Amino acid sequence: MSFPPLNEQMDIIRRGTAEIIPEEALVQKIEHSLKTQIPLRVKLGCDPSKPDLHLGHSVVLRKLRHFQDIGHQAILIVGDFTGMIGDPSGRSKTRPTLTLEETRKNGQSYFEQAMKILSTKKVQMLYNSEWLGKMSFADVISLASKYTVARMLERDEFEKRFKAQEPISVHEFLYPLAQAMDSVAVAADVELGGTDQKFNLLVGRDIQREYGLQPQVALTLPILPGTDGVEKMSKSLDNYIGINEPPKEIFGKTLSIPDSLIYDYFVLATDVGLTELGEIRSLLSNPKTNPRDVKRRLARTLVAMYHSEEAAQSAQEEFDRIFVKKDVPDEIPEATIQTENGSVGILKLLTDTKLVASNGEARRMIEQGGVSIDGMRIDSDKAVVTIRDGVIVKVGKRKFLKVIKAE
RNA sequence: GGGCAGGUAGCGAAGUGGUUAAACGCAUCAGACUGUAAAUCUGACGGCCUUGGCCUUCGGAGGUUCGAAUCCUUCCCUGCCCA
Repeated sequence: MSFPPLNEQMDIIRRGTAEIIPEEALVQKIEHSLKTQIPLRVKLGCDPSKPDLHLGHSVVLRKLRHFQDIGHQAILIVGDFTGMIGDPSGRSKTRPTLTLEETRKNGQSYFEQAMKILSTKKVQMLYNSEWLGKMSFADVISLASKYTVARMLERDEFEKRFKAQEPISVHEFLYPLAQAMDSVAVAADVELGGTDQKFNLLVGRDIQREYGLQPQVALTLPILPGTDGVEKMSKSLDNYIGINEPPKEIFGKTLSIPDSLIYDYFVLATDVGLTELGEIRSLLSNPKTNPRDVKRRLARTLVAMYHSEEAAQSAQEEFDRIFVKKDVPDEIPEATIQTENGSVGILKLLTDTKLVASNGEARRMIEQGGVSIDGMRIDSDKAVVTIRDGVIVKVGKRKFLKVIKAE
């Protein structure tokens, strides 16, 4: 494998990054790599407790892919050790601790999804229990002695919580050190992470130095906001676009992001080149442009990345059918329902098919005009529906169900 | 170990013996308007039957009372101060 020249490498690496700390060190490392023809070891840690990858994860994974594309070695580290201990921090209740098997299973699943983005060449996956699990308590104390409380408290998050008089458990101080040990264990040249990982990445540098290694370069990427446009994309906030989701979901969810995010999504979540990014930027700043059209382009691009061009096209057509023409989707899930003489009360219909969680919710939906059968709005919770096979029930904007009579 | 302040619905936050299923804000959901954008407006937002009512909720467990999120006991959890 021959490496592209320095400038070319740096251009690719810089696209979309937030910070490279320190940039000169990266330049030196690349120069050295060019001289020796030895690829850089680029590390990315992954959390096996949440194995469903979404576009937020894709930002760093794609950057890792860029490194692969220019000839460097990707190292994925599955944080199974910390997963097994369980992190009780934050307000969440006792987080379920994972068993070894679970972390392996999740790690495998993570890997499979990550391979939708990464190249199969030059990728290595390691479990950090391999080295962290072997450390004795004395080792841990020795490691902890290499960092001070004051420096720990420099971390934004800790500082805020400390000032807000929120609890910080001692072991939370250990996580950055554990992560740093990963960098020691794999002799990372570069570690990738979101900007919220900056502190951890920097601790890695210090600890590597303590263990006689060249400090890694910390490369941070902006945090991708979720579809709500405010919070970080995450599954628990349900503002995410999963990379394993079907085309129509990716398409629809993308169209629901605020206009202000369109450009950021192009930069962070797609691979469009710099010239195309420039074009998109000028389109968006042109008052004659309807941002919707650019957003549709973004949605098609994303579907094409995780599925195919054809899927992108049909996702758009499907979308137009449902939301623009107010028609019904192409494929609708089916459910069967018990009827009496071919009829069923509307409340029973909605709850039995799980379209709503309770009778109360069903009433609410009906009252508010959110329920229709074959396009006819239901206006009474006492309505009795005659079921012909294939009747289409719609609740809210996007819940469709085709109902079949049970015998 | 001692002192103090707290733990209320998804989150934040009122309420400190009865008219409180519990103000208000955020989030969420539905409808209107739209481009499944933003902004705005309307409504819902514990469960069950419903003009009204019933049941289950205010860290856990007991207790006082006709009646408790509100008082008492005890336990658990969090923060601050002192040692």
